[in-house]
Amino acid sequence: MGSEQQSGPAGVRKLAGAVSIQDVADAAQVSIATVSRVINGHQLVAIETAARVRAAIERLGFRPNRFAQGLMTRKSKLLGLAVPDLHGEFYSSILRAADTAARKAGYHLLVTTFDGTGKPAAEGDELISSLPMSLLDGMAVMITEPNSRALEYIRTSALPVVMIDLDPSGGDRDTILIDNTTGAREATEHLLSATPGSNLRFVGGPEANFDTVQRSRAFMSVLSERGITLRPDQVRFGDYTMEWGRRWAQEAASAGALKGCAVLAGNDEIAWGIMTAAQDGGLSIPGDVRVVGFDDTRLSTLTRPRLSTVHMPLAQIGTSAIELLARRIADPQASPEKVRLSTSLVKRETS
Amino acid sequence: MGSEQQSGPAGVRKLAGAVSIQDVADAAQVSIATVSRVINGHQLVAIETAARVRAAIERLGFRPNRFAQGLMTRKSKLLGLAVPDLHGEFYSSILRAADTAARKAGYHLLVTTFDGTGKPAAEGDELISSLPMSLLDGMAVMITEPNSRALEYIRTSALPVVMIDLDPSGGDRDTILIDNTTGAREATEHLLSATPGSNLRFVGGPEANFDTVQRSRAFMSVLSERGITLRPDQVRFGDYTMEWGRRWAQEAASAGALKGCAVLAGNDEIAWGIMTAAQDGGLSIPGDVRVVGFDDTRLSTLTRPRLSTVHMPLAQIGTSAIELLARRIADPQASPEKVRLSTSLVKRETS
DNA sequence: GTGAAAGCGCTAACAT
DNA sequence: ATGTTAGCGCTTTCAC
Repeated sequence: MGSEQQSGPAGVRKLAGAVSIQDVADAAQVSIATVSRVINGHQLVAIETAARVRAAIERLGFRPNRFAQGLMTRKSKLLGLAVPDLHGEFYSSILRAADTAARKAGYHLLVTTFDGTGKPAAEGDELISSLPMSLLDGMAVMITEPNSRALEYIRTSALPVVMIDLDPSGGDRDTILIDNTTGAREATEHLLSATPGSNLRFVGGPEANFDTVQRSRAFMSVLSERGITLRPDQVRFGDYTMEWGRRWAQEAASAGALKGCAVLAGNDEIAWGIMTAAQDGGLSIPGDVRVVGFDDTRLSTLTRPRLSTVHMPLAQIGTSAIELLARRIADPQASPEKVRLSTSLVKRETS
Repeated sequence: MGSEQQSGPAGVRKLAGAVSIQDVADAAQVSIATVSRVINGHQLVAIETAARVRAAIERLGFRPNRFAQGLMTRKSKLLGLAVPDLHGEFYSSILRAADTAARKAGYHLLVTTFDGTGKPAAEGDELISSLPMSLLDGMAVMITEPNSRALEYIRTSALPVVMIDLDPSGGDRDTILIDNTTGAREATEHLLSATPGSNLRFVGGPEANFDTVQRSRAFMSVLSERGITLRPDQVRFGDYTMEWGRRWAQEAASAGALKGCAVLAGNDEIAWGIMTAAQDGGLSIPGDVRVVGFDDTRLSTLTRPRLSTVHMPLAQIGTSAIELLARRIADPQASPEKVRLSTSLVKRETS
């Protein structure tokens, strides 16, 4: 009964060692339907029969085959989470929250990185299309850069999808909307309150990155609303690394342009890079240079002085995305929901 | 043909909107067997037929149902990775490396946290047993604390399993063995070279944690080999957080026992906590207090002065675990392999 | 090179 | 309360 290698008429063989529902049924002297009912807690099975079945399941070490179950039910209790990277405080925080939320909702999490950058389009596409989507009950996707193809692929999928995005116009899908603007404006105004506009700087991440775009725009509009005309050197783009922050600060310092600055960094890492470069160069913070980071990762409480930063609701993003997904799966007909999450300044010691 | 809600004799209905292999076969005027061959790149299908099939697949947007495929092939191209937590540099590094390796090997990664602590045994068990194991082609499990039940569950599973462990005796499974001893000894000796043994401290993580056990033992044996008798206050346990490090240092400082110390911390976070507390208390590092961390996370390059630490091959752990798993899946008969990864001191500026 | 047909191990009517 | 049975959508012989 499944314990022996067998050949049927068409030569299809059972897997040796695998215990099937039929084996349990035989052992418990019931039909497979009854076993199935016990497994799924369905209908009323006689208490005594159920006990017999459970004993058999236990004794044989039976585990239902999820493939077979899924084939009928079309459910796997698996959720996908696609983010640009798995590393660093930022994604790490989202991921952990998502995992916890998924568990709470009775799901498991399949993580995958997908390169937001639309570079070798074909390559990114493969990554995404290799995803065993039909095995997933739903999928949350975080969009940080333009990436038409892969996105299109997901968007047009029949799968329940939740987007983590900045763009409120983002289609008819459930969306977690993150608003960088309020926090970035707040930070800029805060900086402006003690430093002249011409000494303000924005040192951002990748120019194509949606967050960076939104953050820099907010920075610029606050200044322009105050009638301050920006010089090109006041807004720079690089990447989300400490090295970039340090490099920027070193260059600014050697041009004699760092002292007296108040800088809004694209994220906490960049801010940290700027801080170390400034401090290594003998500048004090916030005395000579004021710095505000972005994201409110744990990093910001680790620096000395502790970094003022714009809080990103990272855990909330992960949690909401999964909750939204679970809701969507439960009710596929519900109209698309938009969850708005906002950012705000956390004043600490560097500003 | 799958595009309409239908009822068969037993009332089983097709999913509306789902394109099946039969639909493709019909459209391409071939049998489903041929479509299957094209999908799987099998056998020689006439070049022209294949083209026709591919066109139909494309046109209909057909995606093979993974459940059905898995039911026959017993393969999902999904790997599980179970770690105690998903957060922080430590796990984050492992996870990213594992994800990359999995992708390279043609797999996707299902992550799950499982509480190493054997606390509410039943609860942990449920977490693990709710894992859709039969959906996975294999699983890598990181063990950091005793947890008999859940572990037993996984160990006895028929699934290919790779253990990430410290215990060389860890059974007949493939194992990534991490040796904390060499690094911890090296660090202790390094500290000892400029600080008297009675001023050495070990400030570890949770006492039950395997890493902490191994690290503290190495610390103690080096001292005892030198004929130094340890006082109880020289080895303390807490948790892997900066707060614990800070608390320890503050208490030591207020007992007047911090200055002159050389401490080996259980991880970089603890080390960082100790550093900040010492610096806040007006002590200089490494002048008044010498500190060595553990793990060589990015944190260690972020502190000022930069933290000496014991390098843990985190990326290597993730990569090797997945590679080993892939190898095991490819050849289930191969004899269990043990991959030994070791640790070593990275001298920076705090010691 | 292609098709027919037999299942893989389940779930869910339907019947009793 | 339990059994019978028809598939779910694929892969894989085997025959042609």
